[in-house]
Order: sequence, then C-alpha cells, then structure tokens
Amino acid sequence: MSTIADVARLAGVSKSTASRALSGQGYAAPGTREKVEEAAHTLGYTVSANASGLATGKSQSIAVLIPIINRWFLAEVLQGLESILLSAGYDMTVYNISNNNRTRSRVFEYFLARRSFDGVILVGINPTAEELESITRMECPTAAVGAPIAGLDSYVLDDYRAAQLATEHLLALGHTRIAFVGGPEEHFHNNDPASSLVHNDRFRGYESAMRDAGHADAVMHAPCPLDLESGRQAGRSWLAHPEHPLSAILAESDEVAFGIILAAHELGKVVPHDVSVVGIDGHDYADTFSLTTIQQSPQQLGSTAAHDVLRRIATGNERTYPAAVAPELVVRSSTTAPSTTAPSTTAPSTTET
Amino acid sequence: MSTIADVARLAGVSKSTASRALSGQGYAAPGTREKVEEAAHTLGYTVSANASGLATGKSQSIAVLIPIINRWFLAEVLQGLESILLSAGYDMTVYNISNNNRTRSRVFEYFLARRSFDGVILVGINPTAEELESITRMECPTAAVGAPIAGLDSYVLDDYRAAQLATEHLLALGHTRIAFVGGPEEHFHNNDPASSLVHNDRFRGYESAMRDAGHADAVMHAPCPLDLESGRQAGRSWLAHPEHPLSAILAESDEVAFGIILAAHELGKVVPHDVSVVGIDGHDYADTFSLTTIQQSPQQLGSTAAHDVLRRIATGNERTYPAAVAPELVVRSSTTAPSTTAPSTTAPSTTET
DNA sequence: AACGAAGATGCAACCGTTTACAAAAAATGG
DNA sequence: CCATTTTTTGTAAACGGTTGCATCTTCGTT
Repeated sequence: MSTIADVARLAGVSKSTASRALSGQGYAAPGTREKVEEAAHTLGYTVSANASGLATGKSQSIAVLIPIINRWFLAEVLQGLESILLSAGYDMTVYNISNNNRTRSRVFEYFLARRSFDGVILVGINPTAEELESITRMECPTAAVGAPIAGLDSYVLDDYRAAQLATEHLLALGHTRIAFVGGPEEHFHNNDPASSLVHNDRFRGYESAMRDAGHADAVMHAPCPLDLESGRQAGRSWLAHPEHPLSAILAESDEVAFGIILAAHELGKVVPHDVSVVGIDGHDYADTFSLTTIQQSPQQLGSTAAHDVLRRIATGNERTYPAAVAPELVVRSSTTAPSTTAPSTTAPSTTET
Repeated sequence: MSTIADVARLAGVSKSTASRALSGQGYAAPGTREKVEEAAHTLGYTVSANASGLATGKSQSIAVLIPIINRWFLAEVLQGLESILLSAGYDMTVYNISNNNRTRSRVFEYFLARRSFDGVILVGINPTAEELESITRMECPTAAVGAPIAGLDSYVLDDYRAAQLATEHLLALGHTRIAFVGGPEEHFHNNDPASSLVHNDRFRGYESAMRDAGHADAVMHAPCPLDLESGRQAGRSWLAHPEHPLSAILAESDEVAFGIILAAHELGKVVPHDVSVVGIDGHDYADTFSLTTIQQSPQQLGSTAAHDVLRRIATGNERTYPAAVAPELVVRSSTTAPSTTAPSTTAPSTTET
C-alpha cells in the first residue's frame, strides 16, 4: 500500500501539498493538483481512513443500531440508509441490539466510544436513560428511525394517522363492528420495547376513528404478537366463535393480517365477503394476499434520515425536526361493504383477487 | 475524551506501560496493571480505534458485502455474523452491492481499500475477476457465504443435497410426476447472479433423485423467480390446467412454495390431498403454512463463517475449507401419498395443520 | 557471592494524515 | 513601480496509540 508520502514524492511536491490537492481543502494550484492526482492514480493510492480519522477526528462512518428481528422493516430501512450513506462516501457500521443481555450495553459503552462515529442512527430502538446519555455524550448528529425518541430527530411513520385512515376506510364501507388485532396484552402500559410505542399510536388512531364515528362502544382489542403465526391464531379464535359477530378486522401489521386471512381460509370463510381485513405496513406480500393496507415506506424513512444526518454533519448539527411520513391507503380486495346476510360458515373459500 | 496519556498520568506510569497493561501485550506487573485499569475506569477511557488501527494495522472490524434483497436470507446471515463478531470485539461494516451500477465498483476500489479491514465476508455475491483481484490484494482472511466462490473458503448450504432430499421424500411417498418450480428461464445458462448457482445445484439435486428412482423422463421444470407472487402465478398456471397431471411440486424456495399453496387454495384444491408441495429453506412462515421443507440454517452459516474468519485472523490465515452444512428434512402436512382418485377441482379447501 | 535470565518500565520512534504557521511567489491596486 | 493582498508551497507539529530497544529490578542458580 502506498502512502501519501509516496504520492508526494512521485508528484515532486511535499506531503502537505499532496494532501491539500487530494482533499480539496486549502489552496492548490490547478497544475499541481493535476500532477498529484495523476501520481495518486498511477500508484493506486487510497487514503487511510485510520490516519485520516485520527488527524481530523472525523471517521467518515456512521453507526446504525438496529434489532435484527423484523426482517421486512430491517431490510427496507437498511437499504434506504445504505444507498444514501454510501453515495456520500460514508460507511455504515451495523450493531444488532435485539438481545437484552450485556452485549447491548457493550455497544453503547465500548463500540460506539472507540470509533469516533460522525453520526448515530437508532432504528426501532427504545434506549434507556443511560444509553441515551452515552450517545449524546458523543456530541454527533443522532437520529431515531422507526420508533420516536424524545429529544432526538425522529423519523417515524405516522402510525396514529395510519390506523385512523384504515379504520375510516372500514367505517366508510359501512362497518361498525371492527376489531383491532395486535399489540401487547395490557395496552397503554408502556412497556420497554419500542414496538409498544407503535402499538399505542396505532391503537389510538383506531380508537379515535371509532369514537368520531360514534362507535366508541364497539371498540374491540385482541392482543397479538406481530407475526404471521400469532395473527393466524388470533384469527382462528375470533372468527371461529360466532359470539363475536364482527364484520371487519384492523390488523396492527400486515403480517398479522396475512395470518388472519389464512385463518379465514381454513375456517371456510370468504374474505372480504364474510369479514373485511385491513393491514398496516405495505408489506411485499400485501399484493399477493390482495390485502387492503396502509402503505408506509421505511426505505424512504431511512434515506431521509441518512440525508438529514449527513447535512447535520456538514453544517453545525442543528436539529431538523422532521415530519412524520404521510401514510397512504391502498385499497385491494380484502375489504368490501359488510354483507347483510348472516356470515356463512361453510362456504367454499374461493377468494378472488 | 481522555487519552492513554491521561490514564498513564493518573496511574503514575508511562504511556507505554499503560498501553501494555491495558492491551495485555508484553510484560506488566500485576499491581501496575490494576492501577492502570482503575485509572482507565475512573476516566472512562476507551481506546481510539483509529489510533490503535493506525499503529497496529489491524482495524478490529470486518467488511460484509451483501445484496440487500433477499430479506429472509439477509437477516439470518447478518444475525449469525453479527453475534459472533460483536462478542469478539469486532465491528461489522455492511456494504450493499445489489445495484449493478458504479457504486458497486466504488465499494471494491475505494471503500474496502481505505479502511484496513481485518477480514472480508461476501454474502451471496458472485464477484468479477477484477473484484476478486482487488479483494485478494488486501491479503486478509476472506470468506464467501451463501454462494460459493472459487479460491475462497465458501460457506454454503448443500443445495444439491437439499433438493435431492426433498425429491426423495416425495418419491418415497409414491409420487412420480414431480415438477420443479423455480429458477431462471434458461437453466444451466450460468448467468451472472449468484442465485443461478443455487438454482443449478438445487435443480441437479432434483434431477439426480428423479434419475436414481428411474423417473428421469418425468423431470419437469417450471422457471419462476423466487418470490411469493411469482410462485403463486406459477402455481395457478400449473394447477389450473389438467394437461399437467402432476401429483407433487418441489419449489426451489419456501416463498415459491407458499405462493403455490395460495394458488391451490384459490383454485379450490386441497394441499396435500390434490397436490403435495415441498419447499427448500426453512423460512419462518413454513410452520404456519404447514409446509414440508428442507431446513437450512443461514444463521449458522454466518456464525461459522465469522468464527473461522476470526480464527484465521488470529492465526496465520491458513484456509479452512469448510464443509457444506447438512440440510434437514422437516415433514409437515403439505405432503402425503398421492391420491389414487382423480384430483378434485371444486372441493372445499380446509387445509388442516 | 557472582552471574545470567526473566520481568518491569521508560524513552523515543513510528503508523499515515491533516493543518497551523511561515515563507515565497504571484496577482492586484494605486 | 512599490505596497498590499492573495495564492502557493513547505516545514513541523499534532492526532492517540503501539512497540523495539535500553535500562533497571528481581529472582533463581551454581
């Protein structure tokens, strides 16, 4: 590996001139710059990030803390972040902090400290006070994506509005007995995980729409983890028992909605004839399941977050106060007006798309 | 931020002694070590990765090149890699190289060069000759995960055996008319993407099992991209037309298998009564879909790859020549013996789990 | 008691850049 | 044409660690 001294020697200038010519900082005569660049090119010179980082204090890299559990959300956000960061010359160091054990604290206390990151992006994280403390101590632009964090620029989907939109759609179709499926057992009990924040917002959005329509008394909540299998089980127990004569279900996530649709199939019920189902997310599979859903764009979330963080690095790190991304209703064929007849229990399940 | 000089001063020793005490390299009297460690702790000292990396040439970080497209595989491998690397004190810098444009070459020529990575792990990448060249020039342990790379330690699932196992399972149940769904249009045409290598192996495994059972003439291949919607469309076209009286389908991936099962539902066919379906992957959803599949463990792939790379970093970088991870058949209720009666076309679809 | 080996420590150089400062060269203005 | 400003370049000192070498202690041996 050749160093900048080699480049300088070949170009016949001093190290400092070579450095200025290559970095564009400070004065450099056009002719000299050309000579240096040519020398660098012929030697295949690449600046040492370590040396440069040591000298400048800037590492040209940002840390991304993300729980590697929600595959869909993870991949989307990561892709949004990566494309922006890479094209700006930054690399992205990823830390998984899904596990609650002591590797999590190691990330905050050791890994983030030893490398002088130019920025930190927390994706779907609900940090403790100490964790937040150790991040702010780094004094570099920090942003939260997916889950809002008080005091930090937070790039979040408008979960409240999303659920509200979805509920309004069902209400407009004429549904009144609409159940909300998803979220932790005791809602509003504000647990540690960031997901409970999402849940709170989505459930409140649903509630408010129901209330505004004069159906506050019809609010129903079925707790359910946000995965396919849990959604299926919830669907089975709610759809199998006629004592819950609901006509529509709002699922807290698309995955849960898929599970409910599968459960309906198994029970011989026809979606949307026997029950309308709406999801929230805009999952890749939504189209295949013909699921009416609220399209969110985690990838866009990631890219705007990355964009803003980079701008804050370049300028003086004044906060951005981003607005929540507006959700969008995508109507497919999992929703329709409620049937006036009693729900069929043994009809053939030939769901049309 | 405090430096090692601060620590040394507080402990009343020289910088070099402090360094030795903290790093464990070289001699250090037990009492001194204790003093230094205490000083470091009270100052909240953390070694600067840049300075340390500059001095030693080791960066305590490894590069992971991965196409952020296959969500399931991505998340699994990433998790496997991350857990091992983090607990060994390494950070993981992730580069997305799914896009074929010039950002891809920037990764190889610029990003990998500027940071002195201690190791490089290529996940599902099929590098060009120049790309491989620029990596080997770095002279650090390199491994391939997911897709094999000639000349590199490759950690791959035994795709050939996986497909063979799956086919043998169907054959043992009595099926003979087994179609293979998945892969590029012209198979064996060895395209650029790494996925075609996977396809080749899986298709050959299927073929060999069919041949060994004396059903070489029954080999059927339906090209199909490896996603849910494509699987569903392939399922529709194959199951809707009785001119293809197949009794079982081997899907190249679980996602495709899910699509086929959905298509069967839509067409009023009962899985496994009318058609048996087998997948390959061990996707999270397989249990919910009751899919018989070949369980692979990309996470384990990632963790062993990370483990071996770390060992090669510590020792002299002699290659490991890892064995392919043995796949495992998981029988669920999407497969059964072929029905002797003609396939029903309008039966109610009450798939039991 | 003398000797050598091993253990502990400090000094100083080095890793590869950047950058404040000084000095020289060129451009500008009156 | 000279004074002044602006460019251009080089010298040297950081940045924060690590490590070879020399020195000084401690021991264990004979």
